[in-house]
Amino acid sequence: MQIEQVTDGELSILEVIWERGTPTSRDIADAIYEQVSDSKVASVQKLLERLEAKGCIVRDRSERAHQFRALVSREDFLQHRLRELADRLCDGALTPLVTTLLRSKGISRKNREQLRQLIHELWPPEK
Amino acid sequence: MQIEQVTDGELSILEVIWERGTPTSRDIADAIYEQVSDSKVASVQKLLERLEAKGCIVRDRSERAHQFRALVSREDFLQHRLRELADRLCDGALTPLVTTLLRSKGISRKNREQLRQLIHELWPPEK
DNA sequence: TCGATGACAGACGGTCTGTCTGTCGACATC
DNA sequence: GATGTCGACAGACAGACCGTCTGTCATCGA
Repeated sequence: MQIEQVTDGELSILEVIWERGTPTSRDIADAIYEQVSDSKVASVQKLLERLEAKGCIVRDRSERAHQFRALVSREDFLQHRLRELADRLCDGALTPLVTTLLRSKGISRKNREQLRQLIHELWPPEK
Repeated sequence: MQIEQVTDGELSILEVIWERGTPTSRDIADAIYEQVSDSKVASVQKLLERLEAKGCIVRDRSERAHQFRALVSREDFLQHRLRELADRLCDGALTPLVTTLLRSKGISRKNREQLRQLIHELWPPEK
């Protein structure tokens, strides 16, 4: 599985699959393009082909119009990208990412409480 | 400033600048390549040129061998990359990134305490 | 004067990426 | 059976990107 080298265009495809579950190539083209032409559909198929080669999706060929399914979840993908960042910029340490995020604006009060709660669950205070 | 489109090779250059402060092109080449040839130095200069065009660094031309300085800190860079991830995968929300990171293995007990402490400082419990 | 050094311009080869064209087979309709 | 539609698939393509490499020029010290 080569999650690393998923292209921006390929990622758009993946997102549609994550949303729809098991779309066909036409479903995906409909979701992505304003006006769907033959060549647009072919583009989508090419991208699907490459995503399949990278092991990120599989296709069900039992129907004439193949159905596609993700082998990588959005969470997997996010996690992988985060680890990549950590490896490249922080010697593999995840903590700097967390602290950078926590220091950012853009975490609402409600989210803060959720995070506090999450930490409490994950790391129960060891008396 | 076009932090977005900083290349892997360019990033290597940036990292040396972050480490050294105000290196010359030769310093950078020495740091990156095992054996430094003329063309390697030229490569470094090309990358520096592009980094400058992107507004990520500036050069001090007062000496014959120019000195380079970063306009973007490692933290800025990390933050930007994280926000990019959030925008692309989470509708701009940062919280999912945090929770994903917290759930990952690879945060030591010591780091946990530091994070707990950091949260305590950033978001003092509102009584 | 000579050699070393560094900046700079320009070109290159390889790769990647989305697009597009054309062909084929399966299927339904007339 | 002829026709038309649909989808999969192969192949080619242009444009961009990226690191590399070459060559030229100015500067400076020996």
